[in-house]
Amino acid sequence: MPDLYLRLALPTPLRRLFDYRAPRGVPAEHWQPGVRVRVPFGSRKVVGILVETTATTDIPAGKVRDALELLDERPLFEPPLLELIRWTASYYQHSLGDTFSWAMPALLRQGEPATAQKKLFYQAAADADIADERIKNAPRQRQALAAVLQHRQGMAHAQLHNLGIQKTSIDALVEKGLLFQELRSQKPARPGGPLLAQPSLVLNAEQQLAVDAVGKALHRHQVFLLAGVTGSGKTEVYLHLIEQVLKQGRQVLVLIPEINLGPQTINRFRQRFNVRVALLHSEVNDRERLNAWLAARDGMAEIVIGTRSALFTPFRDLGLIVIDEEHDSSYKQQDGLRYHARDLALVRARRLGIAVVMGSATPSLESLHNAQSGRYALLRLNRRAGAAQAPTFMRLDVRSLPLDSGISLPLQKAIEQTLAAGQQVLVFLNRRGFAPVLMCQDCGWMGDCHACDARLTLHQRYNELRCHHCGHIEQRPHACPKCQSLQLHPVGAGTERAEERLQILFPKIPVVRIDRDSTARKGSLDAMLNLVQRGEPCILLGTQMLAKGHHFPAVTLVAILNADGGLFSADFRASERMAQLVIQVAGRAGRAEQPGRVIIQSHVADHPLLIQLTEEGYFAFARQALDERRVAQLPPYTHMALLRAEALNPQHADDFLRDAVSLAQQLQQHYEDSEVELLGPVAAPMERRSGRYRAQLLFISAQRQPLHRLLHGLCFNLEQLTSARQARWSLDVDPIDLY
DNA sequence: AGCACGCCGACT
DNA sequence: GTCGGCGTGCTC
Repeated sequence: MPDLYLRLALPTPLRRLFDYRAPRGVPAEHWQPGVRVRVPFGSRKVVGILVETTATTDIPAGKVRDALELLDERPLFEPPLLELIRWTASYYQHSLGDTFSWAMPALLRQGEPATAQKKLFYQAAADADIADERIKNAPRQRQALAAVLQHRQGMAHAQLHNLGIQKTSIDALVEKGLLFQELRSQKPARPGGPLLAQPSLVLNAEQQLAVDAVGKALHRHQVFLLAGVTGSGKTEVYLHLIEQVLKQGRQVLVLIPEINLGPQTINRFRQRFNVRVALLHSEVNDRERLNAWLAARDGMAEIVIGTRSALFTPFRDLGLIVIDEEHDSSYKQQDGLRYHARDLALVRARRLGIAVVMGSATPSLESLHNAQSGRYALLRLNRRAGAAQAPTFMRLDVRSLPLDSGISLPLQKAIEQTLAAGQQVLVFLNRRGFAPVLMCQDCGWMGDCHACDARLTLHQRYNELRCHHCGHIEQRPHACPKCQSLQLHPVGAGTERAEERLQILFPKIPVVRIDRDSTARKGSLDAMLNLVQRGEPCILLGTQMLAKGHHFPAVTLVAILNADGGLFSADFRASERMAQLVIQVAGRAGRAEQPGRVIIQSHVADHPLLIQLTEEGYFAFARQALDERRVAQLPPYTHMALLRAEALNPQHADDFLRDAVSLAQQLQQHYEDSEVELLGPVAAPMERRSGRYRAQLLFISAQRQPLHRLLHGLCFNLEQLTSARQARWSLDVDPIDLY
């Protein structure tokens, strides 16, 4: 028999494949690309994915090792998904093996069989008799046996447990030969009944137009950007389209953002259809995740709803991808494989020849640009459901107004009036803690983090100073560490301080604070939201968490305490994020008959972008912002990649990036069209973080292709660099945060 | 990334 | 005398 080598992608950051000798005894045709193989790697054993088999290898015979075992009877990754993952690795310049790891449930990564979870079932023996002498005096065992006798096809352990039957009774019956136990794999059965469990809602003209447009394109690749104002019924459009796809017997993938889009949305999908819905989000445990993955692959789940990583779920017959809140930044992974699930979903859909519907009230400038250029079909939903009206905006210039805990007097009055009218108020402040800095009034000392270039945030409730960047916590000093003065005062305001102030101003009104600190306990968010849902006057105060997904029908006043961060940031995307946040927060209010009001406090209330946003709306803002991007040659008109490096010694990070620059320049000379611009190396905006010095090098190119070519050559060489060993580095293709 | 190997400081 | 700090080098 000739030698057979297995070329494997292994879970390592190294950007190459590894050759192993195929063990004897496995027929050659079992080595299909996409199967998992367990191999020795250095001193440990790892699970790799077979990329190809070869008859020869360049690796010296002494170094080639034997693979240990084949883990799958059939490929875990079928060719279309395999190709998507290869494309992903290549596009993001990431190790193929590591890319597979990100694309696969943890249990499969560890070598677990790719079979549905097995459950313990009990079946009565053929001659089992309830009157058996041996259980005459064992009532619990008689009860257990009686229960199992009623189920000819057997009973799951969990079912018996639910009847209050203990494991010991069951074991005793098994011991006596009256019951047999058996491991059965669970196959979720398709629920009976008609496809629709609930009637669809009647669509308005705009919604119908959208459904018709997408419906016509379901069998070819086309991207639809569903730009619908808050409350315009985007979800109902998704549901109608999903119904069409399900009727054709095909599956649907619904991507949702990371946090809190939670129960409301998901339940609407579950309640509407009599189909199996698999969930894949951060709170799903490893076993359930594997079950959902397998169910989708085997066509045992008709709908998969999940966050970014659900993009890599295998499907038997995927017919449509829905991307909700398309602009949400949680679709972009910020560590390891820095992929964008939205962008990859489009690649996947294009290869499958299926439609994509992505919806948002505040589409990303990238997507709007693609809609303008005709690559995406734009569908607008401008009408709100029912009697709801668009909120009115007011910019409140606070330059000359004293702020108490971030709240100006006119705002205080507006809150008072709203509460007096029996309505609710939502106060948005994107800053946790009591105050962003503690300062000595005598010597000017400020509490800094020892490991980061950042101020420590005062958390009054715990009497602590905390760093929001590295997690460092220290006791609040009672005297200034520098001059011993007792004049230490908090400067600025976070949610904790605003809460305290609002509670003093309105002692009889509940103030509900919602941020990462107040919702740390599981379920506490739901409890707080229930209070708000009752509709009695209250003040809802919080950070980003408030802006996503939830609806507060009784809120008629939204106050944004500080919108200025988005207007003067070094990050060119800051204004886009600010605009999206303002519109999303505003969208929480005014669902009912009373129109909502939005008050935005700002020190630059006459900023053109802020005026445009509040007076002409998000799309006018976006047009203006896109114009600025075009003039400045920024994305989406150009393409970027960011090479980050960090090290304990700032010199090491810088050395590495300098080597990268000269490597890039060398590579550019080989190409006639050296169109990629290099910016840097420069220190990261926050140079020190968690004790490490960070620097970065930015690549900008008008065309994707030369950028990709340069990065490809660069990564290959960077890995061999000696300076790469002293710095931790990563490459971010299409970065959304430039720090 | 892991992990082993290897060479120098404060502990049972 | 050893446990363990992290520099260096390798993974088919």
